[in-house]
Amino acid sequence: MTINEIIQTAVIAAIKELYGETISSEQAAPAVTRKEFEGDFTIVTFPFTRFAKKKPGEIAAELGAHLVKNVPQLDRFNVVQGFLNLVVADSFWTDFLAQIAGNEHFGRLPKNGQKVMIEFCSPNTNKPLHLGHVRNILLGWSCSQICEAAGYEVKKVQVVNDRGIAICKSMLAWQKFAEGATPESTGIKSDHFVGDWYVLFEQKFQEEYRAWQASAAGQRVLGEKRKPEQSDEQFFKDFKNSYFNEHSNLGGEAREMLLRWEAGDPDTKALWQQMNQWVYDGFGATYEALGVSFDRFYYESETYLLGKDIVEQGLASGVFYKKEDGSVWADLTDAKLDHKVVMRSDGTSVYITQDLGTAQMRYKDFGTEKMVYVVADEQNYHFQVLFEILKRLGEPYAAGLHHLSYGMVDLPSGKMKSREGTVVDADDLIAEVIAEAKEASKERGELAELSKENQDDILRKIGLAALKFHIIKVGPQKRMVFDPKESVDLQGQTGPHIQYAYVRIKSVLRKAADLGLEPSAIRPDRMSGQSAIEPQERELIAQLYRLPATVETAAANYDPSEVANYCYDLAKAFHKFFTDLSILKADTEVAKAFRLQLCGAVANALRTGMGLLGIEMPERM
RNA sequence: GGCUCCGUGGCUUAAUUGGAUAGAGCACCUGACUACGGAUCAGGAGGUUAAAGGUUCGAGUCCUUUCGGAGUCACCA
Repeated sequence: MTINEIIQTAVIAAIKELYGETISSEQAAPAVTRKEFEGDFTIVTFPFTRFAKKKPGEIAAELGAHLVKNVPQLDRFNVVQGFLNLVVADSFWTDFLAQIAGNEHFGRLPKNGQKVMIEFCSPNTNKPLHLGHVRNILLGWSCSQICEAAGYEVKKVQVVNDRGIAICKSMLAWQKFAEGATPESTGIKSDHFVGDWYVLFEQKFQEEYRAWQASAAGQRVLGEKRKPEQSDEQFFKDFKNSYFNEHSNLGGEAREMLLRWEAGDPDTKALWQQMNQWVYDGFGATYEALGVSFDRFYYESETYLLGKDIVEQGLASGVFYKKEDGSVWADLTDAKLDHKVVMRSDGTSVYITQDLGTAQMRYKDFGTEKMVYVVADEQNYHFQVLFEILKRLGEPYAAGLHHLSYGMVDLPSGKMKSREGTVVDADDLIAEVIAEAKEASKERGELAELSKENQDDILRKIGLAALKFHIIKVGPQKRMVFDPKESVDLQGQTGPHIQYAYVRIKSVLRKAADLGLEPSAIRPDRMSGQSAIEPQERELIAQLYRLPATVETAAANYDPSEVANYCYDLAKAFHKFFTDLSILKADTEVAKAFRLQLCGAVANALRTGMGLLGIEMPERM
């Protein structure tokens, strides 16, 4: 039982005994006492006035006396207004520290026997990854790490959008203009190479479109279709898709290519495979740079026909209905989700049909009780519909579905738009934060005597810590403004600030070892006698104590920012402790050993917590 | 227009899910090492939590309305 649970059950029992009322565990839950008051946990007694018929302060006093008498872990209490502040005995904290000291797995919960699948990243294969993908990947990755630490068996999967008109554009442009160039021959990273052809296609298409606008044919269409309130410019902007589909030569060629692909034309398939392979190689390098990996890739080219049997089932069971033209719909109006097409009148599937099929397929593959989709909030409606349909179909995993919806990333200059070239490229970004770390490190000169290899490894860890922490510390649902300048900050509420706490500990532990003070030689039984701990020490231990609960709630909420905030708070408490109290020159040998042990435990917790965010800790910096 | 989400000092954000005087960081100002790493710490200034009502012992959090921003409402993905 945790101390929280001990207090909670004691409060319930005490209220029952004192006032004869059975209260909910919610009402008995202790909160963390605010810093300005003495105490570790606080019980709010206002709700008890209803049945106790006494003033909150009196209840708090009675309850406090009762608890301190009956709960050995509690030392004393004080009452401020209706708030009962409980002080946990020092021995409880020192015992706890002795218990976790040296346990590198502290913070990781035992296996719970459940499986969760987390889908994230899911890129298109026609261009390189950008900042939006980075947020997605970091969220997905840290969620998977957190779930694993919370006891789940985790499957990390990705759906690759490897087919469709977009990749055909890259293919066509390469075929027409590349003259056999390859990533190898040009020295361009292979996913960027493919993206370049996509960009070229768009340029050529724009040229063609502009020429057409001035032509007789273009002017004729303008005359026929322009609405009175539209300017010529606005008309052509809105008409772009129709032009692509109905008039454009390049558009026609791209669509023909898609048809050939769907017909299984060998040459087209070969080219498609080549282009995609280039992209995968490039993505792979980016994933590696970010330190993430996947257990399974699903390819849209293999899943886009799925789901038709589900449609049949749904029709049979009355979840779907068929219109006269043959299209199939789900009526979700009673869930305020309107009507939704699940199959076109020509019998082909739409996006959501595929997702229905994919969900079923993945359940068959892994049998996971929970499935999490890390997808931007622009698809909120889509997932509401998807989950609602799966629920109505009676799928066994329907209750465990979750859309981890996150806000899009904006730049200080506004929205990222690939067409306008305002996207921040993932590879550039990674290189930039590492370069920035290098710059800062040069000024400090701490790493000078280390090997080049060692230095590079450290700088990589620092740069990525800055980037990752900057993104993950923000709650997922919040739309965020990404300022590249701030993302490379190394001071304040940042990844490197937390790494620095770890590095300081490592440095002290090295010095301690030189002095013959091996933390491993410190016996827990010797520590538990330690009493009268300093407030800074107490704060640190209490903070350590919260790690498992933090992991648990972060997993339950699928919210990595909770772990990020925890790490920051812990590092902050450590820095305070470190400047206020001397470790190696503590007054007594016991105090020295105690503080060393505390340092070791903090280092472990920091490494574990940051590890859950995909952030590595350097030994020096 | 319907539905959904967001709005917290100049900027970026937190608030243990309804609890105490809204907590941090950046930027600004002032201090702190012949001491274990100053990428640190302490202090100062900066707030009507977009606005107005309501619910109650208690509201940044829940309800209503208004304002502002975003997303979505395809036989696209």
